[in-house]
Amino acid sequence: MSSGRRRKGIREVAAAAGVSVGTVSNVLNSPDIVAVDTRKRVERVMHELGFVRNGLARQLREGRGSTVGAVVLDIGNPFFTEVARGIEDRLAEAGCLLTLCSTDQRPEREARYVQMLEEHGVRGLLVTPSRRDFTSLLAVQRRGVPVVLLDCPSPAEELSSVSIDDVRGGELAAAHLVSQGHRRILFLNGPAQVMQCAARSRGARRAVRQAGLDPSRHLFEVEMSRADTDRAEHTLKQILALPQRPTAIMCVSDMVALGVMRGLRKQGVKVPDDIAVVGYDDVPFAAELATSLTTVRQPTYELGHAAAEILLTEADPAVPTRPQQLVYQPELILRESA
Amino acid sequence: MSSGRRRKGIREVAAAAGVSVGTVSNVLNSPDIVAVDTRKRVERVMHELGFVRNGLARQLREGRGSTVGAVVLDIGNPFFTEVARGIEDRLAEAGCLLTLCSTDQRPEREARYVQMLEEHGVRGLLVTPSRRDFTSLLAVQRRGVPVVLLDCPSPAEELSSVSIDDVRGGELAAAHLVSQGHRRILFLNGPAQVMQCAARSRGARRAVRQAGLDPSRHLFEVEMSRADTDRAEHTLKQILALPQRPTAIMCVSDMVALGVMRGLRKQGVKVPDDIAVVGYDDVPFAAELATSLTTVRQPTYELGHAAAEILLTEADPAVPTRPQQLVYQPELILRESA
DNA sequence: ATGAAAGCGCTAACAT
DNA sequence: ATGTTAGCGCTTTCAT
Repeated sequence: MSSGRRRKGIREVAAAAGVSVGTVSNVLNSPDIVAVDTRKRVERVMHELGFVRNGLARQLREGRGSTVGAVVLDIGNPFFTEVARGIEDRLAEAGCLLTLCSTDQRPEREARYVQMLEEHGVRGLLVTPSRRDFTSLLAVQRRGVPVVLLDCPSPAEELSSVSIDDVRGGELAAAHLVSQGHRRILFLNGPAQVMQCAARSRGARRAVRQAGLDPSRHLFEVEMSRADTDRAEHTLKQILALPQRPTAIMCVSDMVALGVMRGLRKQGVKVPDDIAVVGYDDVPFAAELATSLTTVRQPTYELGHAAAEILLTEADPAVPTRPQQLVYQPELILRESA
Repeated sequence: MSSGRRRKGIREVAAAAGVSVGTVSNVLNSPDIVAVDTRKRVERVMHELGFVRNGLARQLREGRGSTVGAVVLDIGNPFFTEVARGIEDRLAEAGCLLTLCSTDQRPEREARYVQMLEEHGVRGLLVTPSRRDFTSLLAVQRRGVPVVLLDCPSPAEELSSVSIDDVRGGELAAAHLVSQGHRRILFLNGPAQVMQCAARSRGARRAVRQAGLDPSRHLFEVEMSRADTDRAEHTLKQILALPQRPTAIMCVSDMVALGVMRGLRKQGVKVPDDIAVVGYDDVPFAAELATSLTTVRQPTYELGHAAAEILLTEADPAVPTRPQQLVYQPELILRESA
């Protein structure tokens, strides 16, 4: 039953209403130029026939789609989840749909999704790149599909971007630990390839240096191939086995901090007495942990909302625009863990 | 610069390679039937021209799209976030894209999204309905777009569905509280209109009854118009102001439990000594709360994965199928909060 | 106010 | 092996 007879088109509506397809199209797109009773009749027929406009055909004809693609690292991550809501809400106002893709920080997945989305005729692309090389994104943009970098600055400013100052965020976190007297700080980071990770690392080093200390003596970094809870917990075990334990662990995300806290608890290590922990993101649960988490808050919803806003204006052919860079500032949230 | 000259199509590729559009189409869809050197040449030209296949035109021609729409209550909710990953991963295997929509439990948003998605020519729809009336979804299905209910059983079984036994889940949670001696249990629920909420409520009553007690004396329900953290915290304040405080609060979700725990902590009420709390979902942070959360775990990723699986087979015209119902069982996770 | 007709870019016969 | 061509369902001039 599911594939009865083919979907009804404006053709059969036109036939059933005794008008031409042009008129049907007009009641759809310019109802006011159609005689009232003709319009009523056509609308009634549409309803009777269960007519549903074929958006594919429409978009093909109009030359542009009405969906926007967002390529992020992982929808499962609360950070992106909030960002996604910001994007979706702004797009909804514009009548656009959001297609979400998770790359898991894998460049080949990113490339594949970007290509699929471009082929699908998206109105624009929001992407959190998994590496520093933007040439393929630039190519996409050159082909007429606006691209806005999400949570990542655009080094040469050829692409619009909405980001949060990650260097500052890393600095905020590390500076706090240093001010608390920590001299053996471990930064549990994600892949250096990921710009946010690299930036936070730079910020951390800057903070240490600004305290008149030598980063190479006081700041140690462990890079995980993926920054998720389980991997963090696993990595933590190895860290605890080290001859000299750190006195503080700065985590690249709250999810990582979650894994760290879990691992620490299992090993009976007290936070913050034995080891201090700082997270990053301030996800909803951060305040409610067994030991509430000191972390860096980022305006996530706003990030997504602003990115969608910029994308939408860039996608409007009537308004010529130059790439613009928007940078939000993170904020240190002091709680018990450090 | 963004809208330089129009996107290149197979036409200009054909011209530049000195072949016909049919041949270009063939190197795209049946590379093996094209002479090797012709193919190489065409591929090189495609690359030089930066050719990107127009998926809209292709899908229009082929009569079916390659994106799947998921209409959920809120992507911001960790439950759906996990479900979404399950869906996405299965779809990726099939080369399909996922378009995600949040309804915030509002029927008019649901209707709007469902219509937009149908117009966009989705291959199928995954939907968590915000009310009990499925007639519009049935209409969509009848027009040839397979619909799979997500996290919601299909009463008359006319639609496929993948769900978790919410009656059982509610029963599990309430039975535990009753067995702990609680005789004044408050169920902080979402809108009764939402099937999951109604089902858990039924389960809770069943548990009380099965303990030989009268639900109307021992189980009280407060319905919130939206089940989010902030609203829960706010509602909790009113509950604490009641003449007779409950001895246990059963929450319809971990997000609600989070708000409750936060509110309780602010008021200096001890969990579980003064009031016991049970959540629902077992989101990643549940184990790490100041007081770890006793909750009901649901196989979320599996739910999404299975739903996508069913949808994909239903969307395959070669395999005629009957609607199928899949029901997962929830599991009580005992921790400190109750 | 309405109708007729030309594509949007692609695929799939069918013809060569 | 490759070329030609007829649409997919719609929007949009241009006529009437």
